[in-house]
Amino acid sequence: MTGNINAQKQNNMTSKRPTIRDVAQFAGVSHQTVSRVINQYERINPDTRKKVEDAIEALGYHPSAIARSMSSGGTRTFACISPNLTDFTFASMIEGAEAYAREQGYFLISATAPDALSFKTLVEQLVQSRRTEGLLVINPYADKRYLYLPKDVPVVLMGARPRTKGLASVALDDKQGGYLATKHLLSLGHTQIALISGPLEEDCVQDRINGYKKALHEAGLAFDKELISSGDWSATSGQSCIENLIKQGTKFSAVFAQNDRMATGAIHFLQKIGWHIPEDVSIVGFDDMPLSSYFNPSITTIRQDIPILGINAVRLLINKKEDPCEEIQQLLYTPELVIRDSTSEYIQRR
Amino acid sequence: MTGNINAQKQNNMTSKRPTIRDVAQFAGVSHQTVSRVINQYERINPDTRKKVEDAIEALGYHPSAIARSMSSGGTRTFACISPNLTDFTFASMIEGAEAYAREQGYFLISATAPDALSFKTLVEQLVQSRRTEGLLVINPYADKRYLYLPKDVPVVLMGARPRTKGLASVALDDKQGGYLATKHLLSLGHTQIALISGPLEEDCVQDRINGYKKALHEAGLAFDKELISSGDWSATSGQSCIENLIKQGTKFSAVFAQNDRMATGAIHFLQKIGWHIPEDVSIVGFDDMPLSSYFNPSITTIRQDIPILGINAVRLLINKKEDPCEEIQQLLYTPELVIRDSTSEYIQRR
DNA sequence: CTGAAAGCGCTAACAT
DNA sequence: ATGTTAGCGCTTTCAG
Repeated sequence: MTGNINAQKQNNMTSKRPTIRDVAQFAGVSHQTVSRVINQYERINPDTRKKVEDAIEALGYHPSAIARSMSSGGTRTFACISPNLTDFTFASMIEGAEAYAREQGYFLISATAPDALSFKTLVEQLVQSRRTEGLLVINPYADKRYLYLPKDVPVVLMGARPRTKGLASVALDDKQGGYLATKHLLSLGHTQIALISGPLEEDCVQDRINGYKKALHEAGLAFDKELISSGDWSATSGQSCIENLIKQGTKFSAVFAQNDRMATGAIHFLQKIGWHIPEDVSIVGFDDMPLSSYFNPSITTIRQDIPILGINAVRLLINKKEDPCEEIQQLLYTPELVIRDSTSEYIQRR
Repeated sequence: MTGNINAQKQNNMTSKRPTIRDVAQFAGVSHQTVSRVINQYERINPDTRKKVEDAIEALGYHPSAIARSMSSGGTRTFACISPNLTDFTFASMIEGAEAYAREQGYFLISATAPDALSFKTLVEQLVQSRRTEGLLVINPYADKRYLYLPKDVPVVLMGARPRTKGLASVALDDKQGGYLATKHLLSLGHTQIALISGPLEEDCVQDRINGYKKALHEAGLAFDKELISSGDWSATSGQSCIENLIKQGTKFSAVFAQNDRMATGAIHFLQKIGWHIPEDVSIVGFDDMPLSSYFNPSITTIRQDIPILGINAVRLLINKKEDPCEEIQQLLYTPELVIRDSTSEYIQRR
């Protein structure tokens, strides 16, 4: 490596990094005094402090996080386990969480576990080795992975409400979201509203379905199982869902897709077979992913402020760490409807 | 917390976690022998090993990663710094990197630095505290942040080629990508090809422009600065770019957008003003983001296997850590063209 | 093949 | 306000 490298400050002969003792010796004080200085201890003689600070500067000293962890116990590290990092919703939550964690002096290890078994292994590695002081978990109810949540470290569930009272969480009010989406379609005069859901075993899916049912109920409409088809959140699955509904002869003038990707797939399929959106079918999505407004037509959807979830998850984690006895909080955030071009008034026609 | 909790294995009175010494005492050996067992040391008496393993099992012992780091030096942790976590390309690289790192026994701290100053701070926190044994960096040339790359820890640049010989990197062959995209449009008969670029200060942008120029040159066409407009990778900026080109009266029958999001924005704008894609304008994107095939029209683009970049970045990092003297590698991956519906033959008309 | 001693770099708990 | 003494839980080094 060439170029102008900053002059390395090292007054030692050795190439090793200076320790607290080197600093102490250089400053002519005890290593404990140095420790006090770097830990912002109040009652220190200004002169002493100055000497120590100069020594730190002169030697280019930086405390070792490892050694600190070793003697004080805390690693100042949290971990986040999610099924993947590419899902926009997950990425946004993690981004929010990481930024806030660092602001509070914590680093975030992010790791992915696609299934229950890898989740179990991961938790063990993370927790048993005492690398982390807290765990953020996304989607533990997708399968059996919630069984492997650790008991000896604070855990906050992120992006979904928990099934038990005992687990802290930060989530979106999915029922309300489903309700808003459905209500919007009802208000446009649609009465046959197909539902493209995520995997039925996920709680947020059930919540969104419950919101859908609630809106139907309020409108005096019966719930019809025929109108539901379940995908896996992917655009491809949205495509197959709508295809299946049509093949089985289900009639509908509107679709509520439980995320924007599936909405996208559904729109794609319908356009391919010559239907027009929203003239022939109105479609509402969920999430308001960044590109939703750029589709043709742009997608009416349910918006949530996702990074906020991550930020507050970390806030809960820190609370829980600092005061383990504190009451367990389960936060719920209310989403809003964003109306775009994929929905319009119902017109009797096909 | 209720429910059936696994019986905790603890034969000690204390509630503290067992240490290597507790295991040693329980097994009737020295703590050193226990250390050897957990470190897969070969020459150990099978009986002794059995006794130790039983003790570990009985006590529910797990080694402390902190203590190990403390005495051996290594933290088995890498860190990745990227501008954000939500960009699909970044997320994919990180996902690949994290998975491979963990496979190799390393955890990955991922952190974001939106600008040079926060990058500097972050690197200092990460490196000077000796939390990490290696650094993966995305996009260090977006601004001055490359100046703050650490010198005392292995670094691998991810997703862009470096400006100097001295930096290991794993990147896509952007020039080749730009070449393929342009060549495709040329082969369809287009000769006026607008270019919506990313920020000009990013190297991959220049490389893609160079590929564009190369293809034009091969076709005997002159390069026209008027045809270029620069955005910031966002769909919104793609929209403004195309709007500006049209407003300034630039004629074009095709567009090469340097990423799919900007292509999306461009398509959106053109459709809004009544143009048809690809009849009036052909458009090629870059990246093949997951939804590119679901747009209307689906987007012709340049595809790259992104997780591979992350995986190999970690591979280089481990190589470099294990043998610091090894020759510095700069890997380049060749992308491919994916033809969809946003491009078609040139027809003389407007 | 196994054990004893030393120390990684820091903080905590006393002393002064 | 500062110094001294002990570890934190492990690996390394050197003896046996």
